[in-house]
Amino acid sequence: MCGRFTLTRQEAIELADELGVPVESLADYRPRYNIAPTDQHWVVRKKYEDREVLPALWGLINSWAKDRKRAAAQINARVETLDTRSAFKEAFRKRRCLVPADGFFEWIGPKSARRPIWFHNPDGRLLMFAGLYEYWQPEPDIWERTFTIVTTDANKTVAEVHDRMPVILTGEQAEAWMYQDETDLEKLRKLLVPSAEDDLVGTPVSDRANSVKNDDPSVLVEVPTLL
DNA sequence: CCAGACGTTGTT
DNA sequence: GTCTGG
DNA sequence: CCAGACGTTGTT
DNA sequence: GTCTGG
Repeated sequence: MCGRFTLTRQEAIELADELGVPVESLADYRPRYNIAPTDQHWVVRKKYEDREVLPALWGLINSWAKDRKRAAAQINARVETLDTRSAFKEAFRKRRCLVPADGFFEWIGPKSARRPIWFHNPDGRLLMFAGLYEYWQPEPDIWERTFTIVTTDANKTVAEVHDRMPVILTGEQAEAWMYQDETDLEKLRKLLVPSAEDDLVGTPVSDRANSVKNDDPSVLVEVPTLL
């Protein structure tokens, strides 16, 4: 699955260039080493021929929700359920986005000693997760944008640790996913497959990643593998 | 029909 | 809002 | 995802 | 054990 991730680009301008959006839209950008459910992050969507990036909270809250309690349970959306579950159905048709990242964590070991593995591209390439977003109104006149990350079966690399992984899209796939007028859901679904095995490497890192309070470079310090 | 849910994940 | 369970 | 709380009442 | 918060 994907319950914690990173976006460590140091400067907003680097990220803006990679995303193809104006740097002004990344107001208050800061590098993140431990992005947790309910945190503010970013979603990228199509705007005519261009792209735009918008702030959004991680954990999908449907427009009809009475409170934000379910947000943490909807940080991920299974590919298998996108067009059957009422929580995702409409967003799958109308509100698809990309979620920029440069790594994600999976944990191994007993509950008393959970150890994080950081999966990232060997060349440090930006990862674009397939996402869905929604708008929710916590109180009159206030709208929040929230998002979820689509998950699929793990590829061979991730499968050593877990059986699920985020959908990672590149180039044309990413564009096709965001294309607003697309209504061929089967065509979209074909994009939602595990990424190539050599797309990611897993690095055991500090268990400081376990606590959401830790969000600094020390989280990603590599540690010896203890098998 | 109305009431109530609406979601994903995984360890000993 | 829309689907599922009773 | 993991960590940490898990409760009620009412006074400054 | 299970829910909430981040």
